[in-house]
Amino acid sequence: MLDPKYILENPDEVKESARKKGVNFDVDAFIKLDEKRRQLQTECDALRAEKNAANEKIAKLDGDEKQKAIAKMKNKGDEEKKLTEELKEAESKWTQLLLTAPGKISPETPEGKDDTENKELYTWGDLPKPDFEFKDHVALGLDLDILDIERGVKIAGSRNYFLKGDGALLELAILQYTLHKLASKGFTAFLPPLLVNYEAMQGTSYFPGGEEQTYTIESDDKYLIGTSEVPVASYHSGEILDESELPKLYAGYSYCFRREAGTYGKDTHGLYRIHQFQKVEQVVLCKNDMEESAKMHEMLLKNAEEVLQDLKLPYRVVAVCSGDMGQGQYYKNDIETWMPSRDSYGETHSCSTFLDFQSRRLNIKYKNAEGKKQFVHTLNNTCIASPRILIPLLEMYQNADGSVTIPEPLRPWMGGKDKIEA
RNA sequence: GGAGAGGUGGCUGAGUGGUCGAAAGCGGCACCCUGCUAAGGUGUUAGUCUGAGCAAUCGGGCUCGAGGGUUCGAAUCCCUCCCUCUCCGCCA
Repeated sequence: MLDPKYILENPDEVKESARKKGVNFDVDAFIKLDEKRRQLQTECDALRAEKNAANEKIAKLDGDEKQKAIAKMKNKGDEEKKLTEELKEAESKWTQLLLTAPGKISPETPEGKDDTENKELYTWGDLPKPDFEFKDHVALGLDLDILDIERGVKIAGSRNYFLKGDGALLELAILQYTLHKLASKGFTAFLPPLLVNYEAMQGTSYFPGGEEQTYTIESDDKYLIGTSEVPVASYHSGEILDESELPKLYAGYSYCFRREAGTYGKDTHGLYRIHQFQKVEQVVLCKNDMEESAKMHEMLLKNAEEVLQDLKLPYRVVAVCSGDMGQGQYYKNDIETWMPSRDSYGETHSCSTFLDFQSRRLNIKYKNAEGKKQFVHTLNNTCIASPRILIPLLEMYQNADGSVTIPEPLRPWMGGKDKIEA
């Protein structure tokens, strides 16, 4: 969430952000609402001050005098109740509106409507030139008996699948490999709750707005996470950290659940867009400092790139344009990995800088040496997400005989096995 | 799921209708004193909203798990919910 003062003091900039992000946020309405809220607050405070003063006197009185004084205050209650209700209503409208305010946008962010206007920054690796006919990951998975989409759909509906045999082991190998890599770089591994409460969803700015994409457990008021960013970034919510503890480098490993509502007919083939996947996510809490944030962003991006480089998967890094960024994101890079069957790069990673947008909602502060309290900055980036990454992995590592070579770094996690064969 | 006990400031813990944002202790901070010193003294030590001021600062409101209610007045009484602990049941 934005600092409400920032909106009041920089209405034009907020309008500009809203326009660039394609977010519907009425700055003028917010300003009006804020005036109303403050006015009501002042009235309410005055009335309560009057009551408090009178009650202090009553406490010291006895007998008739006391009764008289009480009688005098009898009707104040209704007046207060009415004012309080008005104030609460104004405050709740104010908060609801504030939650929809768009975050700041970095100067490096290209302006654009949607993902077609993202800007390629650089590429890594050479695209394959196969001397045999490439199968796509679905065919490979079926032939090697490591993937079963048909039965996944039978059991769980569209966009569901089974990984089996070496397919199951391969996914775990990739995740394990990545998680250990991050641990060796000083990240703390987390196996977080997958089912969280509303506050965590709101704090990480998925709610309000993302309800349609989220599986809801109505009986218990819980939500299935779409990313471990939700519980991991919320881990310190409501806490005041010490500057010396920062930055916090966290690696969340979890299943992720997404309804993919409104995507009917889009990416229906294979493992690209599915309801359930596993992901190792990097989450950082750092000092409230632009340079530090930028440094962390770079680090998170490089960590993810390193995994792809280890796996020798060609990719490109794009600067995500304003219209394709989330409400709270200040700067965002996507990493897109080459997917032969799609004959294009496909999004596999997403690296975001939030500044204090999330930490305001989550109420995560830190105290510096002088005792000054500030909101932390938060960032996050995918480090690996599977089975989407199996698309390039299986396709790029296939051999003419239909087998798939297991990338070297993963072999220790596959019991030393170097090849998946039918 | 059943029965019971609880949720108070950074921590421990008092407080069952009035002067309580809250005793006391611990911890933290500041200053002072002192070479019997891992000691002593004094003071200070929540968050948030809002008003005045360039500012230091000063005033007001709200907050004792959350939300409602009763009352002139609620940490204290009533209702709902959440969470923690103990016992029983069930269970990976």
